Amino acid sequence: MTENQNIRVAVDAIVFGYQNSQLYVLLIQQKFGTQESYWALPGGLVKNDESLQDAVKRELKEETNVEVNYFEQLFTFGDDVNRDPRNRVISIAYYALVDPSKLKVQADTDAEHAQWFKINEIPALAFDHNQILKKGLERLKAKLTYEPIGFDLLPKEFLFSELENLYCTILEKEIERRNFRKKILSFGIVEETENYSPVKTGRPAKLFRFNHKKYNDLHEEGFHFEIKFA
Amino acid sequence: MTENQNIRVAVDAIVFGYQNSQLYVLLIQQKFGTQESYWALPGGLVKNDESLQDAVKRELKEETNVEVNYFEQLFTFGDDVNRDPRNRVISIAYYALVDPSKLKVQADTDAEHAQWFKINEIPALAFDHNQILKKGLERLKAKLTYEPIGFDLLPKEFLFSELENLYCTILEKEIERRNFRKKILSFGIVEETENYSPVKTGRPAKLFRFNHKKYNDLHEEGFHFEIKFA
DNA sequence: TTATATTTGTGTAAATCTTACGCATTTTAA
DNA sequence: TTAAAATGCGTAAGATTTACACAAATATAA
Repeated sequence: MTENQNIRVAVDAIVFGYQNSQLYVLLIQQKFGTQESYWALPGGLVKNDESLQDAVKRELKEETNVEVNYFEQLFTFGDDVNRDPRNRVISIAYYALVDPSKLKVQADTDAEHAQWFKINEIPALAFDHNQILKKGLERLKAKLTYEPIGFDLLPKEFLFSELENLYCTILEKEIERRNFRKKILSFGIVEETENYSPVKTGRPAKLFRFNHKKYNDLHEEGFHFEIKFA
Repeated sequence: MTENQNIRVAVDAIVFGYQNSQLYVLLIQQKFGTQESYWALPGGLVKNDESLQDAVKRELKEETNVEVNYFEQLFTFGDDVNRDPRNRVISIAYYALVDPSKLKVQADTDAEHAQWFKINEIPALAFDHNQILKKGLERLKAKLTYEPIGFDLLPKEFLFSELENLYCTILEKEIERRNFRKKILSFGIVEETENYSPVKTGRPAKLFRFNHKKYNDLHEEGFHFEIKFA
């Protein structure tokens, strides 16, 4: 009985990007198989001698030419025995956040079929990928409130208003500008730089930077990041 | 390449129990294989036509004779290619919480090698099971603070002091009795019963009950359970 | 029967954190 | 020079959290 198990192991990647008050996800167009022409999450089968993390990085790179160095495991999909009509396949889904500079890397080498989609313009995807994406989005929303991951979606130096908009956009909520700023600054993990934004409209604004080291130190001491909204 | 993938898919179960200010985990003794005589988490290979959830329930039942109807997926372990020395095996770990009545069901039928271990008397386990358990425990601790799961470890009717001790024990923290009680009661999800505890020492205490329905209703409306301690 | 030990059950004041709210400043473009 | 656009700032009221101590109900032992 242990000898005839016939289950494939795949990984899938949800890669989130953000720009101009829009959340994006990176998708690829299926070329082969029964799900041909459907868009899908990047991913594929794990190799025998490869870690799951490596597998998801490799597949992403192969299929979209995007490189990501940190993926977080999201969930393993394997309760629906027929989630892939060809074989029994279980998929370990991962997600990653990339900064806006990566949003332009489409139509590359063999990644011609990769494209960034706005989160609310996602088509019907192959397999159970809409469901996977849904779970990823829920996780993103939840994490945004209790871990400082929003910064991973912004350039190294960013405007406070961008951070603000990111929270509004992803969480689909209004926020009180003054209180938000006060709160974030009170943590002491975001610092003003000497630079001003190149934006030409309105009063010039200082650029800010997330201080990873400071956050890690505070975190060690028991600090918990948390942003709540009514 | 897709044809020669050779990776086994297993599930493992962390089953937590609680009694008398002690947190327990259910382990089995390995009978075969290189990890013979080591204690291990219940678990085994998934069948081709079986959901992951069903697999973990089946394995647990087979190996320990304990039945659990809700497992939560914890994490998938598959980055270490040699975590099982025999083959490449990835394992989807689940955890469950059971009430004290199940703590007695040892030495049953074919479950003679199953045993409850106190959480701080866990021996060296087979494979990477200590690591899996560690992750499970972290999750349990975290969830305890933001979801009302402590009740799953108690009998249907319980003393407030038992709930209190459960939190202290698992989180390894002191708590302020009056504030804890006030807080929990303020949620309106725990109700007094008409019954008194059979304990014969000290002032007789009312038994309390967790109202699942009430919690679900409140949760729908956006209520978030949360217990924090200094 | 009385005293002691044990555990339950409760209130309040101070401190902290959260919320709500509006206006002056600095720039660009008309 | 004026209008439009976005930044940057402070405070008072309300809500939540914390810290803290003693009386009540029972069983048991003296």
